[in-house]
Amino acid sequence: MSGRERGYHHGNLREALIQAALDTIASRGLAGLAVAELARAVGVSPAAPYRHFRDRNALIAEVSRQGFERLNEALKEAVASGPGHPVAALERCGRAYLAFAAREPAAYAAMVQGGTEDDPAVQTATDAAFAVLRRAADAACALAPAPRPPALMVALHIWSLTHGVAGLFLGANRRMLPMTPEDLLEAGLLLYLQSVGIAKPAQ
Amino acid sequence: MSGRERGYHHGNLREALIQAALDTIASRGLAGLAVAELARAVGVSPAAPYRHFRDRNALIAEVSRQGFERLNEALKEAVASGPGHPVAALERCGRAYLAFAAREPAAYAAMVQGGTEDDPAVQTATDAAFAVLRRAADAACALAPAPRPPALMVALHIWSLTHGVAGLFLGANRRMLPMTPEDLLEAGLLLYLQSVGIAKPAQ
DNA sequence: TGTACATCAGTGAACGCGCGTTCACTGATGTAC
DNA sequence: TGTACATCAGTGAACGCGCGTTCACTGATGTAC
Repeated sequence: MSGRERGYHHGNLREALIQAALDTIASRGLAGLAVAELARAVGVSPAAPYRHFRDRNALIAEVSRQGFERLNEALKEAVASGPGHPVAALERCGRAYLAFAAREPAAYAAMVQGGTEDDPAVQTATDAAFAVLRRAADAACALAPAPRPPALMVALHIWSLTHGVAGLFLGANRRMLPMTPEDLLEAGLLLYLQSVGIAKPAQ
Repeated sequence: MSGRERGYHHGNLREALIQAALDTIASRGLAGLAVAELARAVGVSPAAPYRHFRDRNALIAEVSRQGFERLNEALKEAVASGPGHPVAALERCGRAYLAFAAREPAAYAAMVQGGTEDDPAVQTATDAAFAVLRRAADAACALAPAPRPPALMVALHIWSLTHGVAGLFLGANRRMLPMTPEDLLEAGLLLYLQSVGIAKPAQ
């Protein structure tokens, strides 16, 4: 099954195509993604991919959806691992997001520039990933003195800041920075949370 | 010259191509930009554009560069217009950025997804636009009590937040929001600045 | 004022290319009896 | 356990297409004398 020369049936074509898509996007960019090339890379006729994806966009959408699912996992793990203080958890979420974008630039490109944001399955996966951050923001806001900031707004601010740092300072877009993107994000996060009355726990 | 049926020489081909590129990107997206199609749209042979641009990328780079120049202008005007308080100026910068992205989605797409960030002319224009924000941050930081936050860091945070809000909630990527992107950004900006010790002026 | 000439913006035809997608098909798989 | 059959993943050839880019060229413009 894996690696063996295959017969008429591939057995794993759908996932193999997605993996090939990630490889292609990583090396040639989203615009360089060609269904025919994926078929070639995987050793299958050019018509075969259409058994699994309606068209090129559907394939990109699935790459994006799976990316959001992995981001979701990474965020959950970031929340769960390490000390329980909500601010620390939010910090880890930010780092996890950056780490994901750095580790999986191809998936991230599909998620962010794929133009498949309207696909219902993609939307569901996006919402689920955001919900993790949202819950972490809930926990943090519960610590704030009255008047408590709306947790949704806090989550949106953090999501935006993180997304912005990733877009500006990661990958091909990288610009000159006096610090690492991770430190930039962390500093911004801490300052922001401080302003809504949520102090960082002593070390 | 303008609109008239032209003779052998177009007279304004370079700018006409860029305008056509903006139109195409606006309707079909960056990926749908084809040099041959621009030539057709402008009424010129397919080889003509290559008198003005080395290749397709060079054309996109120029679209992006001009976009950054217009963004630069918009930011300068935002700083100059209205009340002189630095925090108000920063707010106006944020709004001006969002307004630019909304008003010129095609240029913004080229600037942000064009893949031409490494072009020296684009870089220069980007730096110049950022410098406007940087100066506004300098002015705001001068108001902060010691220890003053590094103005560069503040500028980077604001740039990131603004970029993130634009990327997530403007254009095709638009997601559900309980408020306008402008208000989301303004709230985030004010909270952030508050935390570095810069209060909003009384109304 | 008139002419020669250099410049260079635009021509038009052609190149090689690979793409996305469809079609009627075939062969492997697994299930029902 | 063996056979018939439905299912459907993959075939391979073909479609129409438009692309980016190059080439040797031509005609308009403007400058020098």
